[in-house]
Amino acid sequence: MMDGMALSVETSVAHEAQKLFFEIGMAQRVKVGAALNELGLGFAQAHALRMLDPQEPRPMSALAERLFCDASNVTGIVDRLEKRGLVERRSAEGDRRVKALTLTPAGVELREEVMALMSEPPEAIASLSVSDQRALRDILARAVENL
Amino acid sequence: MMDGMALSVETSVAHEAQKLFFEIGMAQRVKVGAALNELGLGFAQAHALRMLDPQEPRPMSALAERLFCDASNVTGIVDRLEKRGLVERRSAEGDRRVKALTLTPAGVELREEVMALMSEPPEAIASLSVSDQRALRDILARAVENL
DNA sequence: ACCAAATACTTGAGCTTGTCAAATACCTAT
DNA sequence: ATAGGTATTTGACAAGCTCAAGTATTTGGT
Repeated sequence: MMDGMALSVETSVAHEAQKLFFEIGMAQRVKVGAALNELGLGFAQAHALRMLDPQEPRPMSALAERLFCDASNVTGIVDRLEKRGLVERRSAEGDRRVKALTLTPAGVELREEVMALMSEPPEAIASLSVSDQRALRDILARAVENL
Repeated sequence: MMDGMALSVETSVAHEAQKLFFEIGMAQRVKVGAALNELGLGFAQAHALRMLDPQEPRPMSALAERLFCDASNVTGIVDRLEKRGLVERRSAEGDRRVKALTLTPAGVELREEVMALMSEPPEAIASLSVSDQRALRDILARAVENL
C-alpha cells in the first residue's frame, strides 16, 4: 500500500514534467520547422546538416546511424543537399564503396544558421528568470548524463 | 561592454538549456515513434487522436488548428483513422458542411494507450532524483505559463 | 426570395520523408 | 579465385504535408 502510493507519487511527478516538456517541445518544433522551410530545408535535411562535421568527412552510414534511419533514406536526403551544393560525395580513399560526405563552404555557412536556429530557446524558456534557466540547465545536464 | 557580456551570459544559459532540452526531446521522439508504429499509428495520427475529445465531437477545422496544419492534410489523416474504425465523421446538426469527428469506443481505448505512451517520461527524466523531477516540473510549469 | 461571397471539406498534383527488398559495386578472407 | 560481407543505390510503396481548384452548403445584402 505505502509502496504503491510512493511509486505513484514519483511517477506522477515525472509524468507531469514530461507533459510540460512535450508541450514546449511540440510548439518549438512547429516554430523551428517554419524557419527551416524558409531556408528551403526540411527537418531531416537540417538535422543531417547538423550531424555533418565541417572538419571531418563522414560516410553515409555514419549519417544514417545519427539520424536513426535506414541507409536508403540517407541517399535521398543527401541527394537534395548535394543538388543544392551544400554537400559533396567523395569516394573515400582506401575503400571505394564508402562516400565521404563533405560540407561545401555554402554548406558550412548554412549549417551555422541551422545550428543557431535550432539552439534558439523557445519563448517559454527564454522568459524564465536567469536562476530558473540555470536550474533547468543543470537538471537537464544531470538527466542527459543518465543516458 | 558590461551589458553585452551580461546579455551573452544570459543567452548562453538559455541556449545550453535548449540544447539539452532538444537532445532529450529528440531521443524521446524516436522511442515514442517506434512504439506508435507498433500500434499501427503514425505520429500525426496519434497526435490527432490525442486532440480529439471523447466527450465532445469536433469539426475537422478544429483539428487542423490544433495540428497546425492545412485542412486538406486532416482529410487524409482522418481517412486513415476512420478506415481503422477509430473515428467517425458525422454531419453536424445545424450545418451540413461541418463533419463532427467522434471517437468510436475503439478510438477512445486506443487514445488512452497513446496518451499513456506519450506522457511516459524518457529514461533521462525518469532517472532523476525525485527532488530534481519536482524542480523540473515546477520550472517547466512556470515556462508554460509564460506562453 | 435571389444571388454573390464566404465557409467546410475534399480532391489532385507534387514534394519530402520513411520503410523494405533487391541490385550494384567493392572489399576480405579463405 | 571465389564466397560472403559491407556500403550505397534503386524502385515500389505509403504517410504526411502544401497549394490550388472543386463541391456543397450557409450567409448576407438587395
